[in-house]
Amino acid sequence: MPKIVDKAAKRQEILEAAIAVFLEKGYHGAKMADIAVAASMGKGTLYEYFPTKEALPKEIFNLFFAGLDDQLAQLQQSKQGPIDIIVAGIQLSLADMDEFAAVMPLCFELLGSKALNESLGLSEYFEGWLEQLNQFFVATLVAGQENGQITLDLDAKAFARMLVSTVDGMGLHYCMFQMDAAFFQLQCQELEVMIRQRLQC
Amino acid sequence: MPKIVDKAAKRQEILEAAIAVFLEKGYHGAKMADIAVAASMGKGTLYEYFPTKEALPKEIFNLFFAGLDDQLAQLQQSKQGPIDIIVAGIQLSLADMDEFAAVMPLCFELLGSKALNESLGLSEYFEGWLEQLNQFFVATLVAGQENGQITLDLDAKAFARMLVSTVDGMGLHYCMFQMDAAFFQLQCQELEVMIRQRLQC
Amino acid sequence: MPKIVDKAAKRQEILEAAIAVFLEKGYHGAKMADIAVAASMGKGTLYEYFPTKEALPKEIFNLFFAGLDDQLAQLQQSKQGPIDIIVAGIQLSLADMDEFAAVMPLCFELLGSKALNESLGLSEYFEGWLEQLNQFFVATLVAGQENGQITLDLDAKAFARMLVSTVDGMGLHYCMFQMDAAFFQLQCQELEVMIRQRLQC
Amino acid sequence: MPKIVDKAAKRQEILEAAIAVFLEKGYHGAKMADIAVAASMGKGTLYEYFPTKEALPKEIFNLFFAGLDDQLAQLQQSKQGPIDIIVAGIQLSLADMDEFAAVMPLCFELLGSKALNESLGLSEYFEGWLEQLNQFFVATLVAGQENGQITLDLDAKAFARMLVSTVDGMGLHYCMFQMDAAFFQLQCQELEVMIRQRLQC
DNA sequence: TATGAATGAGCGTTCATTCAT
DNA sequence: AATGAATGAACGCTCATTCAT
Repeated sequence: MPKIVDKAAKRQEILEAAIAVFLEKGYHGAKMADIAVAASMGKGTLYEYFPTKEALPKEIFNLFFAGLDDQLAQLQQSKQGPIDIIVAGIQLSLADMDEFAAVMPLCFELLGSKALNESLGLSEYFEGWLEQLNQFFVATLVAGQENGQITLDLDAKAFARMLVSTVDGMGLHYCMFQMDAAFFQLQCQELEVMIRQRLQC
Repeated sequence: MPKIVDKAAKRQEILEAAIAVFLEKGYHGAKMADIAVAASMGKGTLYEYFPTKEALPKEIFNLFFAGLDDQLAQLQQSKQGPIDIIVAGIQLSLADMDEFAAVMPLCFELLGSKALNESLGLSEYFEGWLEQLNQFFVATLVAGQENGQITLDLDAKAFARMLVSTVDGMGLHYCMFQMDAAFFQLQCQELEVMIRQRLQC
Repeated sequence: MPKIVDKAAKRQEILEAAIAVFLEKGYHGAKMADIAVAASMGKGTLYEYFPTKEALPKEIFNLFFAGLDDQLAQLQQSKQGPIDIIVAGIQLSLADMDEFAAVMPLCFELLGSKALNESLGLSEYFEGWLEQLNQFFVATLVAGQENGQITLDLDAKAFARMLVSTVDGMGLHYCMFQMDAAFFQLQCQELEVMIRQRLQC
Repeated sequence: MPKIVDKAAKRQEILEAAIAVFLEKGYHGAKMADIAVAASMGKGTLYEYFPTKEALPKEIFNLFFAGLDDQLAQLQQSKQGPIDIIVAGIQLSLADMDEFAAVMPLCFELLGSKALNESLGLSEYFEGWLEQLNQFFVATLVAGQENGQITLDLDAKAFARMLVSTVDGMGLHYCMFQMDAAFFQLQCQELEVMIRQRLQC
């Protein structure tokens, strides 16, 4: 009988090694040999689990970006008022930024790399992800306006999309410029206060 | 009698060709040969003007990111109230986004590419650029608070840095996801309204 | 109590699988993994029966090219006249071409592949095989000439060798170019008629 | 101004180097690096002239197999009798066999290598080439039968196709088994005599 | 005995850079 | 000054073979 292996665990090991190497050297700077060394296995073994180098980042992103929609859906079901829900959604999006920091440069590099962006469908992938957040904001804003808890004096769609960009921009700066965590918290609070003030009737 | 050549003009031609090719194919997807073709000259000629491929993006960024500080400085001198100045600074930053769209993916790709990021000092470069905007916001906020035109109920440093991220995030989403320009304007207005409401006493 | 295994049968299975895969993909295009799948066994098992990939074709050829000498020897013993014997030898050589079609491309590929040709001694192998046919023709021709049943007006050695090339050429074209079987039969008849006419006194 | 180079000559040099290396090591055994060394140039230079390794054999075959049709066409125009024309066609086909010896193993290897055969369209290529010879034989035979110079007692199409296989088989054996040239000539003569005898009325 | 996960030498190809002209 | 032919280090990927189970 052949060696018994937990394939899923090995995939995970490889992905973790790949994350580390991509973070260390960037996608283009990372050689498959580097990843193999980092994962303590032979180059060939990588190809038993992933067909190409390109297959790695897509799976890595799935590790990080999956699950948000569930959490947002739960939030939407909650009994809180719409403003609290919005704020909670923002906090949720910004909460795990330290984890995201490990893949943010990779997102950047691949989004910017036309060929990879297209062959991986990254723009669509991230657009879809951001669209979830956008829908969450839109739905919550509209609901809030309808039951009189959020001011009617704003364009829900434009405001929501602006929030998405804002949240993303903040997370991104935090990750890419190695911002101090406490200072980042302060910024988040400022954002929250501003938003609360704007949304209330 | 040596051929008289306008070196500066030729550099410019090369940079414009490089911008176009980088936009079209990304940095890693662009070959020096592509740039030479786009610039209607021989590959060797490129190297008369730029020592390496890496030298191109840094100069390209200078074309785009220079000049903001002057404009911000002028704004700060203006007679408007601090809130209007802040808002004007934001508008200024977001105004020329269509131009920036030509280099935004390049910024992304190189920021994410560890090796290039470091060898070009890109993080520091952009941090410096964002810091200008940050200083502008901080200074204007503090001045506004000091003369009572801006609420004291905010942390100027944190709020300023949050604004920087926000503005960057919005510009970035506009460029990277090919957002409709009119819709982007709506978002900018929502942002402006929110900020004005927050800053006033 | 060790598992009882019919080693010979398993070898046979592997060889049949290998024949099918080599025919389908060629020697260089066939992976050991393909053969293992075709033989419904693990890759490792192949190596219990054959030490290397190279070992397979040699054994395959033995399956196909053994036995001709016996049949030719029987023919030579027959009471027919020499011309009939020659013609019968040709028919014999061309009779089982449909079977040979399964390995003809493999012969080609390996004969042409210098390294494999040499390490397997293929040229010598096939030369030996053709030499059997050649000897058969020479012996029969000479015998026929000696007892006056075949014209003296030919060089037995050269004629025999020419026949060998001819028969091989015809078989080869039949196999390699997927010639219509009925049309091939017509050609064989034309060959037979021509040879009979030439050999008779 | 750049180095001035006779591109066609360089292509030729590469092809000659490739022919030599393919002959020496076979197609699969030949590395591009070997060819580069044989051609006294860098590996990269090969790719300035040929896009892939696969592109080499196809061009090599064109060097050898082009031109036959012209010669056959000329023959057909000649004032000789049809039997002489047939015989001359055969001689023509077998005349330059020493040259062909340099590429015959390559033909074999690639014809047998399913993947390459298909991607290069080799079967069709050689079938086309053999079909030219076939057409030449058919046309000459039919013409000869029509004007009474060739026996009606044969099926022109089958006989012609048989001749093609025969000629190919002989050439092939000569090349692949390093047959003595003088002995080969004897065989050709035997073939010629046999054919003349068969064709005459 | 049978297996298939693991391996890594090896190869085709790319492309930034050089330099003879 | 301008060119593009030449280069070769570098890298993604393959697959015959091994060996722990």
